[in-house]
Amino acid sequence: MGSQESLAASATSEIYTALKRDLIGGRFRAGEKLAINALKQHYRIGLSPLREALNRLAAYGLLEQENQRGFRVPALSRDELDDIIALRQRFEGEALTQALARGDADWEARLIGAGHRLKRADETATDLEQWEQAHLQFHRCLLEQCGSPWLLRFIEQLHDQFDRYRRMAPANPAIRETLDSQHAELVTLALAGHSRAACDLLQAHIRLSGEVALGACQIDERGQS
Amino acid sequence: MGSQESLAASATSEIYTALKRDLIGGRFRAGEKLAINALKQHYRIGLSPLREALNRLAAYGLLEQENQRGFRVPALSRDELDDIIALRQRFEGEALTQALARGDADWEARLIGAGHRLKRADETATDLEQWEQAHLQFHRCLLEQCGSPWLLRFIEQLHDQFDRYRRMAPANPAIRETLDSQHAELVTLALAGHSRAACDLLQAHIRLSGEVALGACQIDERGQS
DNA sequence: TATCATGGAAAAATCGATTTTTTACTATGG
DNA sequence: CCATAGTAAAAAATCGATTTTTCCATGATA
Repeated sequence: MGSQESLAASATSEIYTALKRDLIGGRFRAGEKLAINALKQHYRIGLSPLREALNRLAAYGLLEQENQRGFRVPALSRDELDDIIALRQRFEGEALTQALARGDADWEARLIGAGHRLKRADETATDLEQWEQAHLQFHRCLLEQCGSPWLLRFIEQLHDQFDRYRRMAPANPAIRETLDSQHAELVTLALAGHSRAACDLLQAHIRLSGEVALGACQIDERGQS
Repeated sequence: MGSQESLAASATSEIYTALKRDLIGGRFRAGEKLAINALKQHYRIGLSPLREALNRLAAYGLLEQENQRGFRVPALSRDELDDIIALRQRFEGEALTQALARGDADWEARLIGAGHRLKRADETATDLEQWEQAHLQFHRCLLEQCGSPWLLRFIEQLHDQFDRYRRMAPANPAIRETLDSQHAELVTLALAGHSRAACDLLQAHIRLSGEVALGACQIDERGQS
């Protein structure tokens, strides 16, 4: 009752969600080979739904799959992160421009709401996963009006990839504060309809966030040597 | 899938390849619900590898999946095709510009080779699937030097989506001839290093190819009414 | 007539066991 | 000492059967 979408649960989709969360959240080491039996026990799930979820994640790019030799968590690489950052800047800049051109009053309201929830999550800082959720929703809300489902799909995918790096990286409270303030300013510029300025700020936001994420590569390199 | 390192065959990857080919090749009706048992028999494959392949294809966007109610071939829509075309133009234009800036002698040689193979396939026209393969390889070769693995991945994905429309659409020999000549000219411009002109031509090529693909939507709309 | 309940067939999802393939280890010959 | 063939253990992939859920025809009720 009351739920907008009846998300009929299934073992596969649940384990998919859980694994995705844990992969992005950094609960697996980069480059690690997944022991399927161990996963089966840890998540209390049967083999079939587990394997189906792993296949989905591999197709999505959060896992690598080699025929007959199972699944592996992708390594972190500086080059790949640079690629992801550059594409995020272009794609999200594009999407924001279009979103501003198409946004209506309802969207403005949702954006303010998402911005408010995020600010609250910044302040309370009690539950990390809750902040991550609010942050993701905010960035989604900002662009969802752009009118291009495929562009949004790619942006989401890149965002997930990016977050894997960011969440492996050490926290940087100084930069974090700037990033938080940028969120608020993004709302202001978006509502004012300053397309160009909003776009520039979003790209700066991604670049700065990339500075933090870069820390993940250094950790990874140390670990390899 | 983009990077398949292992050459070892597996039932899952084989059925994945076969299903992908048949989905893009239009051997399923748009909107059709897949009867898993029928697929099992038709492809002479067990249930587990089949389901794993279906999960991969759903994550890739060539199938839709609803919890507890199986898999469905996505409908064709004019809006989606417009989205795909617009993104292909932007992404591939971007990639071509970068490819030209980075291309070396070896790439030039490969491009000439791919162009030659495609021309031969145009002329002989004996085996449709063979031409499709040469065509795909040509477009891949044109952009592969761009240096952005993620951009290439998205381009490939959009190309597959696009081809599903194109191959459902009725053939248009007149336009086909123009498209073929554009391939040759793309090679010329690329080798000459005329970045801007090559980029414009590629975008025109995609737009014109889109005109053909549009025919699929009309067929689909007739079928629905 | 429209709505809602019901049961059984069909389909999807899941499980447990089996088969196949890889990996790690050991012994053997060059 | 290195290379390599053999083999046992482990892991991955696949199969066949079972369980769960949906779908749809039927009939009862207001």
